[in-house]
Amino acid sequence: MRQTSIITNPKKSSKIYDSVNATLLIKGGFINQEAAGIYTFLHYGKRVLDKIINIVREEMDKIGVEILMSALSPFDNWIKTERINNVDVLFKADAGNEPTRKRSDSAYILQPTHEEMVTPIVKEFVSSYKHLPVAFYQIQPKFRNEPRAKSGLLRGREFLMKDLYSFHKDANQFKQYYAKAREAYIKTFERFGFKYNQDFFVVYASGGTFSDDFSEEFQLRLDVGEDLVFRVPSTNVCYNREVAPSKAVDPEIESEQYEMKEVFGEGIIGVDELVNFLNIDIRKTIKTLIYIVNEEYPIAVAVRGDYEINEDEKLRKVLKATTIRLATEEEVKMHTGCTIGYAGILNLNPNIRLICDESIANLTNFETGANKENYHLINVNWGRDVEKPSEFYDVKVAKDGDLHPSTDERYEVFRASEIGNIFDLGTKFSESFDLTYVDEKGEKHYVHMGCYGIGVSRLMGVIVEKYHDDNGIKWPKSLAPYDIHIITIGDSDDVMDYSKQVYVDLRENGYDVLWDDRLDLSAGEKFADSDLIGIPIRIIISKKTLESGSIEIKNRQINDIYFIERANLIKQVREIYDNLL
RNA sequence: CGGGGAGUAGUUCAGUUGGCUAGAACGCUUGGUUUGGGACCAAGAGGUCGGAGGUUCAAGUCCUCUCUCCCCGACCA
Repeated sequence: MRQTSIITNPKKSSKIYDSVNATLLIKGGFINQEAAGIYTFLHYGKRVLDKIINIVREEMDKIGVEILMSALSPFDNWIKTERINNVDVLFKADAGNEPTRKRSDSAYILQPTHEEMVTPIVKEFVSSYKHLPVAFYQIQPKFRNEPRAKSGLLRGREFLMKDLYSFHKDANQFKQYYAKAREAYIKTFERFGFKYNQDFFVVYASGGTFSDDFSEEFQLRLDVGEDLVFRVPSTNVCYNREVAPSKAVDPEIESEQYEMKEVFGEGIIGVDELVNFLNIDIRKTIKTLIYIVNEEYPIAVAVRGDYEINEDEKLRKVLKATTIRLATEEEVKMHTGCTIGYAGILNLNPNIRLICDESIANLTNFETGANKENYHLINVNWGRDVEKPSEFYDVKVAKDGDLHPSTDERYEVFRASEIGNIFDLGTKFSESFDLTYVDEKGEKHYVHMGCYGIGVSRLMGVIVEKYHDDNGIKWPKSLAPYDIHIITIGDSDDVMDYSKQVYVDLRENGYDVLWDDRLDLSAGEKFADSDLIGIPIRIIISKKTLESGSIEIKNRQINDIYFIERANLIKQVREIYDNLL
């Protein structure tokens, strides 16, 4: 492709956006922002997107059948699953103006995900165990009214997604397929140049609203990633922070037990203030929080001062509760007798169940609220001052430095960005839509479902975050918009003719070539544009190289420059290309 | 959803206590000179100041409503 025919070339703008991918993709002429979290893919961006799609498609074809479902869904489907009330990112599509409204006032959901559509479709075709297992996938735009779109392609309101849905006669059959899908995902990401258990990891994450089990996320290690991954070094088992089981490292156990004292501390509320006031180690403090369970009864939860409570994934599951929430100021007063800040594990109202985190199990001479207005207790010890509970739980948010409870290894903790997610849907949707099959004995059962997603356009953003330098993007060869970028410097007939010859030659040898044949730009501008576009191989043709009889080739991935004989061009290019990432 | 910031030329922005014909840089057009890391000279085009209403002799500037974008947090199947 001649660059003169592409108007959407890189911009000179020096505007910095909130993320590297937004800055480079917009400046490089890959995407154009239309609204918050909504982008057009311009020529270069569309080429990259197509490459991503093709890789994903080739791998998904091995485990599923491609279809294309509509973006608009009838409201009824969403009412049937009750997600019309729960999913808080739904967009609605209805008549856009008065003339249309007069004709039809139909309204649709712009689908954020397709369980509501694929399940009824499968119901039309599946009725026997002989039809199972079966899996369908699509690559199609999704619409989510995110409260806050941000970070370029990483969090959009309209984005391209590959979603695959699998259908099975039982959990067993599902598990077999799930393992296969997991392998297919690993293979897919490896084709983007990512190394398994080095660049990307399979990470346990919350099962979401569908399941109490974990789902698995594919996380690409990235300093600017939005997720925190906890990896067990010896096994490569990884957890998303939201579900990471954790064991705290205890502070030193003091052999001497000091005298327990009440300390007056009016207005000293919150751990940081307290640590300052008492001048003690934060790891010797205990914070006690009052929660209301299922809107029915209060409980107290005690955790070491330097930890937060993991309400959703840990506390809620320990209690087997449907809802928990922090008590209000009035409720705290009612149940503990004092204002927020003085609740503790001593002298607690005996009607309130106390849940103790394991982080406080081995503390000595510790601090806790006195359950008395304005008072804290210090030098508290288990056994002597308060009965040690028979059971401790893990209800805290894991943090860097924590140990993995079953191996006692210290976690390796790093930031990462999610590139895929697979999970067990169980029979939730088959029950909503009455999707059943008849088994060998003639008995009816609900179909067991699974769901597997890759954010295709998001992946493009993540890849830019991973592969770039200060000057622009450095695409892996499998994803670059073109294989080779020819830059012609100067406008003499000699350089133009020779450039054209190289352009044709390379194309005939099977390469996708972009030729910067623009006449009115300086060399510096062309180099800058080329760095931004990030095509892995750059061939520079100028008066200078022509006179020396050589050709200059730059490997954009490592920014190395080679001068080669004109006669060896194709051979040398092939050699460099084959060794690219 | 809470808090904050901003909408003025294609882009990024300036525009003072309300006051004359609304500016700059980059980009664009024309002519010329250049051509190895974001050129040079000259001339030129380009604006309903987000929208609606109001106050005023006078509104980009003040007031009300509204739409949109951006940032921080909460949220994130």
